[in-house]
Amino acid sequence: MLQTVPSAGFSPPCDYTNFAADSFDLSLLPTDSEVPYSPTNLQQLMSLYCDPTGSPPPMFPEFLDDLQVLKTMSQQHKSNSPEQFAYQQHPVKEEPMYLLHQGYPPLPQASQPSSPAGSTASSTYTNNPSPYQQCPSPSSTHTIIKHEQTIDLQEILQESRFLQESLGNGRTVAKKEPQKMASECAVASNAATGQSSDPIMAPEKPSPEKKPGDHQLLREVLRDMSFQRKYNLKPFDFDGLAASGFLAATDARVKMETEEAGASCSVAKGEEGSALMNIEPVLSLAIEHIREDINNTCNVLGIASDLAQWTVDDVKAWLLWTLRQYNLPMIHMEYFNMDGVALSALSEEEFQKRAPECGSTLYARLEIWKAACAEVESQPDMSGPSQWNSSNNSSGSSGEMSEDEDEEESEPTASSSNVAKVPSSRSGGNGGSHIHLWQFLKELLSSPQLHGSCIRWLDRSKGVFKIEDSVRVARLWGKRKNRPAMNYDKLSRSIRQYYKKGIMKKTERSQRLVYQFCHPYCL
DNA sequence: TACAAGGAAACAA
DNA sequence: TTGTTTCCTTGTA
Repeated sequence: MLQTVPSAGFSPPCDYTNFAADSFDLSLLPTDSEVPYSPTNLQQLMSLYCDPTGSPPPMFPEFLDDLQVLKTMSQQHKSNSPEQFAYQQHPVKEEPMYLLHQGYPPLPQASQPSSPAGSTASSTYTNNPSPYQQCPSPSSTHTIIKHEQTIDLQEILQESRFLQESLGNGRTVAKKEPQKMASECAVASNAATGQSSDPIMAPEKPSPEKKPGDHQLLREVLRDMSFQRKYNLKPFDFDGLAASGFLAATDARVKMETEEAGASCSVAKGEEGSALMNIEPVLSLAIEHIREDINNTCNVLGIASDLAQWTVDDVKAWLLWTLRQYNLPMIHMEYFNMDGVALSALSEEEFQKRAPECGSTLYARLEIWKAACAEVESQPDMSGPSQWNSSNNSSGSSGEMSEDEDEEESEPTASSSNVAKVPSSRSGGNGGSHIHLWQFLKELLSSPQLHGSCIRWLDRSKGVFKIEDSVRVARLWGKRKNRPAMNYDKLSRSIRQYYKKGIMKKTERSQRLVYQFCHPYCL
């Protein structure tokens, strides 16, 4: 069953660090400083795994960083008001109010990103809390990323797999016969690994160019342990592979290739075609997981997946949610007093100016969001953006709600409302039967023109609503869940279950048929 | 009588 | 395991 309730099933941010990060050389990847120019879709995002060009990540001496900072400051002096600078010198330390509120619903543990310090791979990079500030965005990488837009995902995945093997083999080859690294693959491996001969085996010796916290964006994406648990995946055991002779075998194969100097990489890739397919479903699931993550966030916050539809309040809701999800320090919301379009247009530097302590992370999360949405839009045959839209997005749901209304008087068939579509393809064929009650109620509330007679907001900002027609609401709920025997007594019992979960509560002055969504479910 | 509150067990995914 | 669903009792307006 698709998990859409934040209290228990919210898809946490990805964390694959235990999956392969321990053995995966992230220095092969472009630095996070490329984020402003990179992924406009998931293919690009995933392509960060494996630069098919084999180009090493650009290195930036410290003086370039300082130069970039000076340039940035100069631009800020030109374009920003003095008060915009003021807050940079006074990082906000206050905690989000909702974090201090006892009544705030506890987020599921599974939704909490695993601490970077808890990951072997990440622990190496925890010294610098703001790695982005030291990574100016190289304009030279723009071309590279643009080039990757034309790359087929399948090819990228193959390249990724091949690159991993090249890495594993590279250390052996480099030791024994570095002069024979003539093939393109070996060149790519060397170039990608930079000056470190074996980043996998010697992570405790980062190269001077390797900045702590590099690839923060990718780490954020891959920080989802639930993905691993969900599909019963086990961490990729390179040591075990080595012990079992797998790496030895692949080493031998590469050695054969190097002896056949000039041999094409495609030959090797073709030989391991079956093996390459093993990683494809994993990455596909990762992509799907990101989608579900966004989808669930939309459900919780009541926002659309499309940033262009975000209002100022939506932006703030998303910011608060992201801060909460990643335990980020509170920011000044007034600096993000903008709609989704304006937010989307912000550069990483602008994010950092507005939120010095966590602007990069927020920017990265937004980039992932945009990339995922762009990916969906590029695949109209899959679940379209409209299906990602929150059930609470009143701006776009009213049209479909008419069908829901029709349901009441007709066959209780699979719902056509957008909430019912929210679950992914794994939700089965029974329409909206997997919808949660609180989502359903918000769906009804989102269409007052259709259901205002049976349920309506009393105080939208506080999430207070009143069930005007308990019988009708219960009947609608019963039809949605295919429970003909549903009545208000049962429905209200389900609502009361939300009390201890922190999803809903009774209002301070208890009134009959009046309930209140807890934060952030009221958003 | 309708609703609120909550315990307990069963059910479905 | 979670999110209900179902049934129940008790209390209140």
